[in-house]
Amino acid sequence: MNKVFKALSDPTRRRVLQLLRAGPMAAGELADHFPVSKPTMSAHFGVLRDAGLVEAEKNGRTVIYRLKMSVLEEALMGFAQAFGLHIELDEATALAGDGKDT
Amino acid sequence: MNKVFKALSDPTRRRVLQLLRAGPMAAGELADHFPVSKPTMSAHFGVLRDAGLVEAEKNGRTVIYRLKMSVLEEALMGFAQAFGLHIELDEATALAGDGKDT
DNA sequence: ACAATATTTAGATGATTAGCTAATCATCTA
DNA sequence: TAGATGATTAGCTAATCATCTAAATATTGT
Repeated sequence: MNKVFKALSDPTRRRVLQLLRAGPMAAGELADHFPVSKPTMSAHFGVLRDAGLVEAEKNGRTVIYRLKMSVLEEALMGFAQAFGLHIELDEATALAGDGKDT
Repeated sequence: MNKVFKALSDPTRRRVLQLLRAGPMAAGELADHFPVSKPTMSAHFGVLRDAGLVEAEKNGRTVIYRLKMSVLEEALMGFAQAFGLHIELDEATALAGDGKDT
């Protein structure tokens, strides 16, 4: 869980996760949303991968990143519960619900 | 909100917040729970203060730290909502509810 | 006033991090 | 087989971070 919080501590990475909420996206397309170099973004992807927050799937010469919502949810839940907060998935608002993230 | 996530990215600081959940505590007593020097802990307190997650009140020669639950809650809520997650305070489990945290 | 106690500040150090450019690897297509 | 494309790795720098010891500040009690 520490890796998840470390990963979430950078605003660029948090925004990557948000972009992935709408659905899987290629590394390059993802990188185009940020004002930093592609190698820098690749490093960010590595941190997110290492934390288990995203999954990479190679598709030809592109790499598709997909949000692993369940990992984010569980980390957040574990932490929130320790403070008497309760987290639940709001099905109405949930996008990217193709079930492939577990 | 970035400062909050930065503050939460360190396990020592997360545990400080958890300890404070049971109620306000002096800096020294708090520090006794960790295997690092007091100046190091003082720096951690500074980060938490800067993020607005705790409040310091000087009482004689001790400094009492208090968790500002509402700040933690709002940061977590703001983030969770962006992912279709819903956070709410679980009144049953809520400790430290002396209302002095806002 | 002095000594003890509680905490923070100052200053240094080693580790990690985010960023860059240049180079490499893998894949596709002409 | 070349060239082009998408992404990562290598190697570097500058900045931030967690930690330490020693010193300073503030407060209390004798």
